[in-house]
Amino acid sequence: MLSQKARYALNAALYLARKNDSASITAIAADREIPRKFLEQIMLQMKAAGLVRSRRGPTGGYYLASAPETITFAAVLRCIDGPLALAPCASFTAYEPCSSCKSVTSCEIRPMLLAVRDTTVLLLEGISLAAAVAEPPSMLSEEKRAGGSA
Amino acid sequence: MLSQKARYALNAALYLARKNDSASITAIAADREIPRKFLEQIMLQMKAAGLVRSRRGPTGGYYLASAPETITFAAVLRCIDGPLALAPCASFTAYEPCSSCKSVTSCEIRPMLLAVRDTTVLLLEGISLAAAVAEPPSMLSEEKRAGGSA
DNA sequence: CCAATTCCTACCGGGCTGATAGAGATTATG
DNA sequence: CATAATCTCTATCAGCCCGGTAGGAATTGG
Repeated sequence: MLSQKARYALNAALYLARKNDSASITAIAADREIPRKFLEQIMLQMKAAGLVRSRRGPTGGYYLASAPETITFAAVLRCIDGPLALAPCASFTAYEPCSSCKSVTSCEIRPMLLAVRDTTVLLLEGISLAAAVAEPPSMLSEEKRAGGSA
Repeated sequence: MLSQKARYALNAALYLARKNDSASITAIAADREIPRKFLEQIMLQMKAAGLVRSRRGPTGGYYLASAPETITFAAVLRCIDGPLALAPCASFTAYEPCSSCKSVTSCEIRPMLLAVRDTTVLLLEGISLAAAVAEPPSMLSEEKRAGGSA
């Protein structure tokens, strides 16, 4: 499950992408309906990950560290929720063998975990803030959803 | 993240698929190194979902409710961890609108959630217990992993 | 100097996860 | 029938994580 925190982070990043300018935490929080003090921590995490930068003082605020086309959903999710894999033993960025798995290579479950990770990462690395902000928000998965108006 | 419980459930189901016969909780727990009393609850859940059946008394035990080719990873995971989607608003089986989302159709995040769900479900519905048990456990995702022996 | 902002650290309640416990129901076997 | 092996059910519990709050320190424009 996607954490609430991650959803907030995505919303904040998307807000910055839309605005294409620096914005204060207060402004972001108000617009995206995010608890202000909570958002502070989130922005700090995104800053630590190098996704956004900040300026202090009046007229200060946060802004994207690079073009919205270059910031992917995968990057945002990873810096908040950690690895995308369903289990550490299937993680690309933070591999760790299962505690209770006799041998990693003979595990009957791991191939599935790897497959899921691969497809998920492929997808998430392919979606940028810019892509999500541009266009009616349906193009991504609507292509094979024919005529479902409900 | 995949819960420990779900991993136990998969292991138990795979054990039954391998054995192709009924097995007691004690036997399953011993072989797959699962806490016995915990496994009891898991088997009950799988039974409630119709994946396995049981017989009581001595010589009793659990057995798959249908051929291992017809039981998918998706089914096992769903009956333990609930919906596969990353968020309720993207769930196929348990849809529920986001609490803090002005409008479901204008959400900039949901298309991603739907896409992830689609690919994940497609994959997980495609892996049966039989498939996971047959063959060296790599074929599923090794096809594009050329020569990586580490 | 003052006020607006980011930065940092600590804290906390509630729910979920991963168990453990024990009693009850069912059924082969001697 | 008695026994023992099994499944079935419900309660309980400790620890952790999630979502959120709090308060103050540092920075900087006006």
